Amino acid sequence: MVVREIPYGRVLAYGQVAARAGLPGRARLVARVLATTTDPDLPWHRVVGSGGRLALSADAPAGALQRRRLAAEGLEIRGRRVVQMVTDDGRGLDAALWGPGAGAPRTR
DNA sequence: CTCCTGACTGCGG
DNA sequence: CCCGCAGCCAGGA
Repeated sequence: MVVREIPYGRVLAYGQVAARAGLPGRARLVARVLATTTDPDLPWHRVVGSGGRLALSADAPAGALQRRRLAAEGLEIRGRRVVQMVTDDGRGLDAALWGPGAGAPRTR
């Protein structure tokens, strides 16, 4: 459910998903779930490693797919990581919930 | 039961 | 940025 709640164009780290699910420290469990799920509606591509690092290699089919999807959602990908382009224009509320700290890989 | 392997992490060096 | 290391833990062999 936590994964399903990740907004379009936003990403969350495995550990954060686990934490939000009430299972702090269980990042690996989240990874395992995503790796084995068959649910076609689960936005698994919005889950990345800490710091915005992409866990899947670009060569792997899933890795390529994830990059394409994230790019399609307007996220910039540099090297092995996702660059959160938040450009807040005075929307502090959204930021409060899924804001800057929410996993958003430092940007710049 | 033990051993090995991850779509993980934070902390060094 | 890369590397290793120690925790972590569900599954499979």
